[in-house]
Amino acid sequence: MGKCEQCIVRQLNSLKSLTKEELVRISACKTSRFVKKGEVIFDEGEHLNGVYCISEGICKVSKMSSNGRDQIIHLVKKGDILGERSLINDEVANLKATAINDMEICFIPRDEIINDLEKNPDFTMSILKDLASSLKSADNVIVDMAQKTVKQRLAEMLINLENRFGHDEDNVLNIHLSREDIANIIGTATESAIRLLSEFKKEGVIKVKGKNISLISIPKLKKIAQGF
Amino acid sequence: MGKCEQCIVRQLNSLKSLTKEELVRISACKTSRFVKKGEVIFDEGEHLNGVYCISEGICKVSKMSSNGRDQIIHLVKKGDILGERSLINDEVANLKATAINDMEICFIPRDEIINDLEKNPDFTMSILKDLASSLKSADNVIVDMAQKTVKQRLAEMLINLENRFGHDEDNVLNIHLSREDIANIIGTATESAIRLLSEFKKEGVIKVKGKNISLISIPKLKKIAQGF
DNA sequence: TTTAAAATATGATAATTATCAGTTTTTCAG
DNA sequence: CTGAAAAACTGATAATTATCATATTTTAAA
Repeated sequence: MGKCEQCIVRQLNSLKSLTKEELVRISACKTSRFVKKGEVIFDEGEHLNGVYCISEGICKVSKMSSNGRDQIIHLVKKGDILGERSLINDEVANLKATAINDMEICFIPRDEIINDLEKNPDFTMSILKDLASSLKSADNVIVDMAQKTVKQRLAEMLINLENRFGHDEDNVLNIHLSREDIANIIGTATESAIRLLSEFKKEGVIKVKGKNISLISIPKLKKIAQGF
Repeated sequence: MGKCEQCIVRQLNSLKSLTKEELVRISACKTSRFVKKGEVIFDEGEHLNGVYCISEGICKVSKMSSNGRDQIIHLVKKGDILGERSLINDEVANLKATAINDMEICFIPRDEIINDLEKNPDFTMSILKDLASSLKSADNVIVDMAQKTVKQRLAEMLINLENRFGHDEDNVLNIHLSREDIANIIGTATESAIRLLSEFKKEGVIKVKGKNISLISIPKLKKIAQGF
C-alpha cells in the first residue's frame, strides 16, 4: 500500500492542496482496495463515511429513476474524487457508483478529511472550485437533456468521451461501454442507442467493433451535436 | 438603502455566517437596485464582478441551447444568492438571469466577499453546503429530464412550485409564469405545455385561470409524476 | 469445448412530442 | 376606450422515440 505523499494520482485532484503533514496523517488511515468490473462501490441511500480517491479504472455514477431505469450522471476515472458531496452535506449517498472495469481505489475516512476541510483554506477553496465546476457542467447537461434530440446527445457524448478518456494508437476510445450504458448516459432506450450508433457508422462518422468505438470525423460529430 | 446587519433576507442564505464586522464592511460597499419585470440582470458571457442577494421578487436563470431555445435551469427568489458560482471559479457567467416580476436586489462586489470566503471558515463551509445541495438537485433534474416524459415533468414541476413558492389564501400558486416559461422549465414546446395544462385541468388535478394556477390534487399530481 | 445466458441487432408498430398554421383571448401603450 | 401586438389556444400532421418481438452474436461459466 503506497503512501499518499508519494502518490502521483493525488496531483490530479483537490488533495494536492493538502500540506505534507496532512498527507502523512491521511496516509496512515487510508485503506486501498481492488474493485472488480461490475462491482458496486456504494449504492443510493448508503452512508459513505468518507471519500474515495480513484487510483485506477473507471466507474459510472448513476441514479435510479422512478420509472425503473438507471440514469448515468457521470463517469469517474483515475485521479478523480468520489463521494465529496456526501462528505460535505453529511447525507446518505444520492447516487450509486459501479465499476465499469477493474479498479483500484483508496478510501479516506470522513473524520480525517473533514478536519482538513475546516482547517486548511487552500484545500477548502480547491473543493469549492471543484463543486462550482461540477455544477456548471451539470447545468450544461440539463440544457442538453432538455433541448437536444437523442441523436444530438449521442454525438455530443462521443465527443465528450474522446476529450475525457482519449484514444489509443489505433484511434479506439479508451473507454469501453456497453450499449445499455451508452443509452443510460444519453437517456434513451438501448435499442435507440444501438440504431443511432449504426446510423453514425453507416454515415462514416464513427467506426464500431463491439465495444471499441473510434471517432472518424469529430467535426461532423460536432455538427450533428449542434443539429445539422 | 438598508444595512446588511439588520437585513432579514440575509438570514435565509449563506451571508448569515458572516460576523457583525464583516457585515458592516459589506453593508458599506453594497448597492441596492430595483429591477423591472422582464429586465435582464446579467447575460451569458458577462463578467459579474460580484454576487446578488435577492431582497424581493423572482427571477429565472436560463441558458441558451444551440438549437435556439432558452432552458430555464432554476428560479431564484427572495433570500437566495445569485452568481456565487462565477465568484468562485472567476469565470464569466454561464447563465442568464431575467426578472419574472419586479425585484429588488443587492449587489456585493467580488473583492469584498472573496476576502471573507478565504478568511471565514464558517462562511466558506456554508457556501460549500449550498453548492453541494445545488449539485444534488441538479443531478435529480438530469435524471428527470433524461428519463421522464413531458407529462411527468410538468406534474413534478407543479409540485416543486407549490413546495418552493407556496400558494395564497385562494390556493393560487405564488408564482405567475407564462406558458412559454413553463415550457422552458420542463424542456418542451410551448404548445405541448399548453396542451398538457389543459389536460390536467380537464382531469381536475389543477385549476387554471390565465397565469393563476391552483393545485387541486397533489396526490394525483405525484402519481402522474411517477408515471401512473 | 460446449452451452446457456447476456448483449447486440433489426423490424414493425405504437406512443410521444414537435412543428406549422391559424384562431381566439389578453395585454397594454396611446 | 381602442387597436395592435403578444400570449394563449386548437387542430392537423410530421418527426422522433419507445416498445415489443425476435434473430443473431458474443461472453462466460461449467
